[in-house]
Amino acid sequence: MKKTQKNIFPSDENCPVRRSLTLLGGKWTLLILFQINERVIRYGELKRAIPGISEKMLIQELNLLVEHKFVSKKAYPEIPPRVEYTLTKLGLKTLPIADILATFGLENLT
Amino acid sequence: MKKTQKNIFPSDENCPVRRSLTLLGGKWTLLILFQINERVIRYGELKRAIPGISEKMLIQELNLLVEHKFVSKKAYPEIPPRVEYTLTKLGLKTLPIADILATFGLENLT
DNA sequence: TATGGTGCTTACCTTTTAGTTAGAAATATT
DNA sequence: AATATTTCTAACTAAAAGGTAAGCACCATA
Repeated sequence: MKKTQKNIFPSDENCPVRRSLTLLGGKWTLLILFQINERVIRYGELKRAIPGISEKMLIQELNLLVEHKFVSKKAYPEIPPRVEYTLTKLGLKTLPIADILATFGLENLT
Repeated sequence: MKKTQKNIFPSDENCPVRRSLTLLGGKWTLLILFQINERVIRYGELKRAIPGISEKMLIQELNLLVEHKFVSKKAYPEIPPRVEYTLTKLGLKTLPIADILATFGLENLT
């Protein structure tokens, strides 16, 4: 058996690449996961860590990621509010994807 | 030095993850690269290999990928036409990205 | 009384992306 | 003469994604 199996299968809706892309393919999704990384991070920090993202997109994506169990959220009943985000076990498994994109970018793109 | 450096840098427009995503983040882009893989493949085959993609998106993406030097294209002056697509050296370097998405999908998604 | 901090929501609008449909080019086959 | 084949183009439409801007809640401090 070859190390890397050659692709001879059609990529229909059940293709694992396609399924991954459905969840992670958004413009900001992997970037957010990458920034959270192994940290416990607050909403505001995250916002500063991703210059250019709008608040709307950031919470929208965060909510989606929480819903999809990539991220967990902890809100403290304080004033002013404090909310911390962390990657779940599943979320941590996406880090290699971001890493490889980072590597590819560093090695091959201007 | 840790094996994986913790992310403490803001992801601005120059972030390598972001640059990679700009080129590869489209709905069909990585899927097309994944299907071409190490093959020499014709337009029609590719179309059948990716059920659901429209002809417009397929050639649009292929043209972009050729422009970005991920894919090379060879047209034979025959009737009916025959056009073959292959990954360039650069294109081959994207395969690990698709592979890791495939693995992630297989291991973690329904 | 006004202002600030923090996390978020909402309504609206623009841009981007994607899908649909029709067809062209050129030759071989029926 | 009509039809099929293959790759690709163009015009149009629809849907998805993303951006802008305003504001709310609640308490603290100025």
